[in-house]
Amino acid sequence: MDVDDIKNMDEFASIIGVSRPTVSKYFYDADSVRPNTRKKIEEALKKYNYRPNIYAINQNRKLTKNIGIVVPYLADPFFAEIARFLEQRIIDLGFTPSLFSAHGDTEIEKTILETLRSIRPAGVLLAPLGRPSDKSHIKKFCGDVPTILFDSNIEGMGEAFIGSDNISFVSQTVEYLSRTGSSPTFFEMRNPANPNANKRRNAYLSMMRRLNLEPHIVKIEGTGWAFEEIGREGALKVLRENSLPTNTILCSNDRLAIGFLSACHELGISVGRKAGSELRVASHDDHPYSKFTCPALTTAAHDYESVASYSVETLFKLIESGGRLDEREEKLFSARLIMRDSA
Amino acid sequence: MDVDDIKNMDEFASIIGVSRPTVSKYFYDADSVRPNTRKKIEEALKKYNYRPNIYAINQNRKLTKNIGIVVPYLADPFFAEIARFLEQRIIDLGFTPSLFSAHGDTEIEKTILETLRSIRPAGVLLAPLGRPSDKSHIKKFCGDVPTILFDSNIEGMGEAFIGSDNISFVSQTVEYLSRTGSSPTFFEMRNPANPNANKRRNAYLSMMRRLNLEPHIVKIEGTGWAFEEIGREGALKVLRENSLPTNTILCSNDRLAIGFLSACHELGISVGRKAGSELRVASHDDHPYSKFTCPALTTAAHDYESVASYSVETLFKLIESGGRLDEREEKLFSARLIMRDSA
DNA sequence: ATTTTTTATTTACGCGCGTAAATTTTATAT
DNA sequence: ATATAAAATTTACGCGCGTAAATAAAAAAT
Repeated sequence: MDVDDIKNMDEFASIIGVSRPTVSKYFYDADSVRPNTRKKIEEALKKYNYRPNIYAINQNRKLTKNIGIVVPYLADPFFAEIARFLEQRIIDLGFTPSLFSAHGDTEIEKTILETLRSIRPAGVLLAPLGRPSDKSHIKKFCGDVPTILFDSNIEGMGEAFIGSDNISFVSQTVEYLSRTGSSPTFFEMRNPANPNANKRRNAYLSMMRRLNLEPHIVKIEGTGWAFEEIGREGALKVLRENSLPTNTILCSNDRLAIGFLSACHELGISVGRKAGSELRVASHDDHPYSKFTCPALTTAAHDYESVASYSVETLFKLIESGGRLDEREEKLFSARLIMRDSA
Repeated sequence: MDVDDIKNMDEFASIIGVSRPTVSKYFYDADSVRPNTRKKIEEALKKYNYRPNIYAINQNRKLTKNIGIVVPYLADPFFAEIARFLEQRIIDLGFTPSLFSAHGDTEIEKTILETLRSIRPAGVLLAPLGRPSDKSHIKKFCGDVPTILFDSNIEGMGEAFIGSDNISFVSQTVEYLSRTGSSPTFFEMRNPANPNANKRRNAYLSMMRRLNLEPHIVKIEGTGWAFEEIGREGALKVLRENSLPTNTILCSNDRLAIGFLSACHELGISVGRKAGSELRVASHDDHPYSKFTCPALTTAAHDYESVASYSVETLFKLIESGGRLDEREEKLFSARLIMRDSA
């Protein structure tokens, strides 16, 4: 018999000399068969490279071993990184991750949820678009499929939310900046899609109040996910108008800051914490590229690993408890201040 | 009857008053049933939100409508972008894309191929890791599953290769640089994983020869996919040693260039095409961030859209012809020179 | 109007597996 | 050694659909 000739579990089982359901049990949980039986199966598995048909399995199991991961914008390396962590955790637990990106588009996000529904995943890790998301659609989905939200919270949706503590991000950057130079002016989009942006603005305001400093917010125009371009255009405008109230800029996120630094360079404005620099620029997220900007960005770093681990952990707790949690947990991880040359 | 109460195609068909196989035909090809029947089905589809079980479908169809997309490193926005284009094309054709990233790891790449094998995709678009790839493993996979290679070629594997024409990239940058200033020194990793790197080096050498210029290559150490960091460290070393043979640097790719520019900034070396600058830096790929470096990178742009379109087109031609093409096609798309401030 | 051809629908069967219930085997207690 | 409990295995059935072959309906030709 050729090693590739086995067409189904029946054949495979009869070769070993056990019944098919025993083999089926083995594949669900290798420890649920006698050690002797297990050994026989695993030896045959090496000899003949049989694998159960994943479609037949999923059709008949009440619960699949698929986990959906949905991010709003995969071309943002931040999400690519966190997706990497999530995938690894899920694989380690013997499940199969499926990664989807909404590419910043509401309709795509809805389509992804429909696709996910059709594969009947055991659970879903969803980082929603935020404001543009179709709330009622997401709510309905969360009602049908065990879902954990991460990165962007939408009040009341999903069985839990795991993200970063925006207050921790902003309080650290504001405190550092105000201790080491002029007080920071907050730089953000006027209509941010991401709910974290609003939390960061509020955190900035309350932190400035606590420090007895006058807050200044510069709001720039632009929509979509091309934050670097939006930050750049906005920065060119305010820099040309010379309308910055202080010479320390705290961007809402690193991608805006990357655009801001690009504008500064174009206009010949020196940025940095060294004496003689005209402007200091800091930001939040510790974007994978923030180390390589000119100058390198002072920022506040997400705890990627903790957010990913805890998200997966919570999702599996949710799955084990049958898809419902007693109460909606919101877990936030603190930031770590990364001091580089830009401020 | 509640709108969500339909459990299978049998029930759905009997509600409409046709047989189940007719409904099955409709879902395979809506035009294969009588217009009248189609209308009845589609009206019922609106009323009751029945969807066929995807697992039962895929178990029984000889060919699924799944298409695998595999990229070597999704945290590189270049691959995230091209994946976006590919996904869109595939969805437009009524198929379902599944995106996987090897995260720069040979073992993960192998695991992905095994996973793909188990979902019996109609076809696969594979951008391999390159040198680190397990060639024999990939070869075997390509023998079993209709596969098109893109971005990185591996001689003889897959039914076709679609990528960018490295000669076109390098000849344009070299010609531009040598026309507008000192002749370019090529900056690259000593042991690049990606086969395009070798093609680019050779293209540089032959282009310099044709222009009657003396070629200079600076090879830096480092392995893995953290190109920015590798470029930065390599640049710091050569800049400190003052060992650059010319004051025009042509990096093998944009990510190295991003690191190079970071090093220049740190050492206070001015970069740009303007008079007074100490160094010019150019590169290849038109990485999504190359517009925002300081100064903005002069580079050569991939034709993302064409590569994506043609890859998907070729894959579907391959699928339609039963998984084999008469001969292995290699299609290369030309670059477009993007002139910015860095050179 | 009748026959032939084409197209649409139905009948009948099978895909590869999960799983509850029945049975057998093994372990534990007496 | 025997009775009892526990665990492993087998029997028997069903999941939701695709599809070849048989049949029926519609269209075209006579």
